[in-house]
Amino acid sequence: MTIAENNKEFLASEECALCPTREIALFANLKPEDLLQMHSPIQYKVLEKGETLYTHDEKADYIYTLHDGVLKLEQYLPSGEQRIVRLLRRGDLAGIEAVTAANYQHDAIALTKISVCKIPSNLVLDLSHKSPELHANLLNKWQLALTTSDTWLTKLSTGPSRYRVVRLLIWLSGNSPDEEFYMPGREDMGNILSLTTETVSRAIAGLRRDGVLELRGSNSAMADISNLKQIVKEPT
Amino acid sequence: MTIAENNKEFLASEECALCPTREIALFANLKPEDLLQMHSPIQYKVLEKGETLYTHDEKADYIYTLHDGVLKLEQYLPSGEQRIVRLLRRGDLAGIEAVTAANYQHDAIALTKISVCKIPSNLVLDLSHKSPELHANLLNKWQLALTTSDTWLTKLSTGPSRYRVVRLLIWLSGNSPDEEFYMPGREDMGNILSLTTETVSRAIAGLRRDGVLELRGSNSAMADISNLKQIVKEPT
DNA sequence: CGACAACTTGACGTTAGTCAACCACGGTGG
DNA sequence: CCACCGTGGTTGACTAACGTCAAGTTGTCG
Repeated sequence: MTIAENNKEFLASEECALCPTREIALFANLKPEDLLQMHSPIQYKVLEKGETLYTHDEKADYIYTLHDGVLKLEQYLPSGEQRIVRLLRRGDLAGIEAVTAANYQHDAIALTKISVCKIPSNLVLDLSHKSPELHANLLNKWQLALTTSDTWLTKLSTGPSRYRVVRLLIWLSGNSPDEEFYMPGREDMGNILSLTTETVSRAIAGLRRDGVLELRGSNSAMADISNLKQIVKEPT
Repeated sequence: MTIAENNKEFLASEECALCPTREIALFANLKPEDLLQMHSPIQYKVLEKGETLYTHDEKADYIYTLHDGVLKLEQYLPSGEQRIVRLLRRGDLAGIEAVTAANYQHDAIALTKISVCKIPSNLVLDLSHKSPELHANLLNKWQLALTTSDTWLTKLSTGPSRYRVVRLLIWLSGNSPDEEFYMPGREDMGNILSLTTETVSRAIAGLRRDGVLELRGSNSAMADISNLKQIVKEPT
């Protein structure tokens, strides 16, 4: 039985050494002896599409590493408007704020079926003092989140609708050309780009007409990435 | 002679203990013995309005704590568009990415006369291992930056122009009612809100007509904050 | 006092939002 | 198995908002 076969299972921390995602996630480069120091339970969880990982009013006691799938982080305004501030995928950290803040800052909702490791935040805090590697990893992850956030501001919230949609598609494709990639629903895309579903839909229709985008199954697409990049004048 | 009277001066690290900004900045809560460990030079600098603190292509060797004034962090797109991704003020950290990344992520330009402390990034990295307090401070600052970034996404890049301008004004006023506050030029405001200078200008004209905003000297204004908050339906 | 830059205002064009109808698909139940 | 319904997506006609271009106006600094 592999880890992924069982839905909700507790892991002894030692098994982290076997984790396939470890290399790209929080515990990369950790010395084996540091891994063994972790006696707190780390829980492996699978969430179905649409399920909620945590909400902003919740006490922030856990950090999650994302093994598979796509997770959205949403924020609400007092006026009721909502906005997706980030999308997370394999190797990303959800709820890092648990290390320093009392509550989460967002609602985290699965866009696809996802699998995560649920790590007690005080465990991370402890280890970050003892292990320079984890300390560095943590800072790196934090910086990555900030860079992503800045990029979203400049690339996804600026310019005409067509450009925004194209930039989002480039990001979603993960820069790998001629591969199918996950494409969120129109409403979610709108909440990322601050556009309406109709406008997003029209932009996508236009790209299909121009032959640079092809829809596959539901929430899946293929694109000619280098063409997309030319549209927004990015180096190919 | 106080620190601020001289334009560009090297400080022995011991003087950090006397720094008035220390409480709110990076070195808050540091033990005196930790402060004394710092033998690397910390440079105190004053920049005039319009001067550049660092640019994105520069090697990131220093972190800056902002003592006074307002600093903008700008990012450029390949297409040439530019966007202000954050404004920093008293107590904020500029160039934190120097701890983990090789280069800066933004151009940092003074919007007003500013004063900063220029701290070698490897000093911060070293100390963050030795001092749990600094370690915590660093994580806190990082989280603050991320929260700010998220807020800018949801509050300043969403909704009609009037709302965006109002939300920016609320932020600029620092929530202190009936006090004069710094207001950037229209073009900069536009680059924060992703609006044109004309649209910003019109929005401001409208607010003045409605009697909720009053211009003072150049780049300075006063507003009825609680009225502003009602406009965007925020709790007063 | 003059010159320049920043800001404002107006008229107009373009883009995205709105409202509404329609279509396509998947699941449910008869 | 197929009709039905619901959801998400698309399309069209119209409207409102913002951008653009251009001409003033104000303000500031030498």
